[in-house]
Amino acid sequence: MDSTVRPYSKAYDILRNAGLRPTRQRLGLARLLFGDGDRHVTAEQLHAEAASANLRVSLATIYNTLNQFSEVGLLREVVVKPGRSYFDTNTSDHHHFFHEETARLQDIAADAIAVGPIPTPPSGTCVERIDIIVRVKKADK
Amino acid sequence: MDSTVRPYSKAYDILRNAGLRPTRQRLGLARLLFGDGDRHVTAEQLHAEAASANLRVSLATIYNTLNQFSEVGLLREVVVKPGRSYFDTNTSDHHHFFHEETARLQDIAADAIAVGPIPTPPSGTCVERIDIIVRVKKADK
DNA sequence: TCATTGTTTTAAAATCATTCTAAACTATTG
DNA sequence: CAATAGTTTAGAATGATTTTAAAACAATGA
Repeated sequence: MDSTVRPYSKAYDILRNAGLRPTRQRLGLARLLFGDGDRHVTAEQLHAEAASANLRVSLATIYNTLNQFSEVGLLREVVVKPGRSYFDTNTSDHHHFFHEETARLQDIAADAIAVGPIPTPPSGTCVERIDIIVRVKKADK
Repeated sequence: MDSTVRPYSKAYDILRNAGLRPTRQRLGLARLLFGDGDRHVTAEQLHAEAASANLRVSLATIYNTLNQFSEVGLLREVVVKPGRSYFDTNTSDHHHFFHEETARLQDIAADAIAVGPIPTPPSGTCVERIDIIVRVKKADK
């Protein structure tokens, strides 16, 4: 728990619990992703961040890792913009503000938006997830 | 109005009203898009459809046209899947079911989902649009 | 500890959707 | 009908992501 003493133990546990082998790359990325509050990252961002943390990881590994983390439920992929994927470290039920101009995402707590009953899904299907994206732009003064 | 007599008059009017020059390509695509009920198309789909309707249009023009139509409000771009853009001919306020396995979109009328008040947008911004995507998958029997 | 085995990482190439470029074409206006 | 401004196009370019095949590594058990 005390990250000054065992800096990778949290990351290590996260990977272990997810059934992922704790490699140097995954440990480092997990630490960046889950070390400090909720985050929204793109592959390129994380790659840059890894570089400045002196963590040598190829871009291919960044993509592999983000996808694996999403598969095991450690991340949630948020689709807001054609041609770019965002990954959210907050995997609990919640929604998003999306700033069109700055391409920045911001969480909205699940209970901050009341959603009534959803119409019956098409026959043979069941609801997997409900995504609400509130697209905001600079207020015109 | 009678499309058996003046097959392009509706498309022509749509383009005229939108301030777009009615070229052969735009007329043909408008007819495919707006000819018959609400539709959700990707660029590739529309390209294939144009081809089988004997409408010769390059893929670049498909993209240009879909983007122009969106800019003038004739189409609404729906972002549901990384790496692929969908365009919806229904531009009124409404939401979507998205079938993860088949990558198919389906409209949900705006009044079929009751949404409570949205939290105040971050300061300096105003809400541009609210997208609700209900992701469904095959029900596991 | 060490060898074996199955995973993971990687650089580089490949892919895919989309956009750009510059030249050829076409609708509109005078 | 000529001039011009807007459109279309093939093909090249881009950018994000995935694949490939080989080298590096982690886990396991002797």
